[in-house]
Amino acid sequence: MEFKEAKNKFIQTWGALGSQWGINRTMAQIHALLMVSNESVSMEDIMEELQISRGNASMNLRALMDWGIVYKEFKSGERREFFIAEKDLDELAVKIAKERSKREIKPALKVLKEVSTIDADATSEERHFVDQTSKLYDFVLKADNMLDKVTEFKDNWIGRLVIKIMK
Amino acid sequence: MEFKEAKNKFIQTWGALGSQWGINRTMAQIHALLMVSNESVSMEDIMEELQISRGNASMNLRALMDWGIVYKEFKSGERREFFIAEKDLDELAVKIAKERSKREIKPALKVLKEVSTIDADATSEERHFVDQTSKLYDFVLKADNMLDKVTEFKDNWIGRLVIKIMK
DNA sequence: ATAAACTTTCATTTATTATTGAAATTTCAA
DNA sequence: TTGAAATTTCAATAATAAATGAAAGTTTAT
Repeated sequence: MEFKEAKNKFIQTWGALGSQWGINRTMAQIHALLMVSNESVSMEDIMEELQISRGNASMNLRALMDWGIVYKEFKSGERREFFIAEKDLDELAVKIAKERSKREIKPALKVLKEVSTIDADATSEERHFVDQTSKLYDFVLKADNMLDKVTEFKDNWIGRLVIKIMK
Repeated sequence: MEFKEAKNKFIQTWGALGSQWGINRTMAQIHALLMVSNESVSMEDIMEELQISRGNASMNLRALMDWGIVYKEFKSGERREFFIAEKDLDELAVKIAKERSKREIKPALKVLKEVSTIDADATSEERHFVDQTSKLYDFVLKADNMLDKVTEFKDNWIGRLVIKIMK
């Protein structure tokens, strides 16, 4: 496979993967493009390479910057802006995890707590509801805490040990 | 909050969470409904409670069964089918992880391997591409292996210890 | 074998989400 | 300041994904 073909295939695949996980295709494609780019890329070049409109590029770059995984870079003597992706993968994972936790999991937890603490009258239907949603709350909370801990986890000796054991 | 309100709120929230993670809203809602239901539920009741069509119910129940997280239950003397959700949350997590790995991550890994093994000529652009996609391959592979290991991990004493340490 | 009860399928419709592009806004060099 | 270059915004449009519902297919009791 030739370079250009490989690059395109990577961008398409990363875009598809993103859209299966609730990140819009174009946003993931822009991220993919920046990830494998040697140097920072102008909006014009992104539009050209992905064949998308100016507005689309602008909005998705803004979203990527809001996620904290793409940065602006200013070049002296250049008026326009250039963009560059966070390339450290551990850092990337931490930022995505934190952001999704904040935006999606934390609000869901809030609701889970609310609904699991209604005072159930004696019907087994209601008792089951409270029981099941409570378990779900605990479970999601635990999973979310694991995400929160990823940073320290990876710098942590016992964490490394376990990763080793886990192959 | 009253039971009926709480139940509805839970179903809506679970549905929204699903759709943010690439699972269609109705599928997640049906799953939510079954999760908190005491006993198995007929298609008719699902249609009624979620206000959806027969075809929609049928298709999404099929999908949930394909994921292995909802089962049919036959009641003696009853002609129609009843449905019940996997309620053990560890089991649920494992099944979802396995399924998403198989459907989405494994195929992406295959592509990552392909594109990271082109023979890059000497341009730094191409070397960077190969370097970055290789790192991504290793990273995704490691993350995917962790998912594969969730099952044994939770039965494993040192795993439990670490979970405890991680709060 | 028949037919009623129930489920599945899939072409069509509807709803949702993403994209465009031109106007408005911002930035900055002269 | 000014105004050209660059970026952002957002109403309109297009693309995608999901839902409907009626016809076709199954199952089972008699």
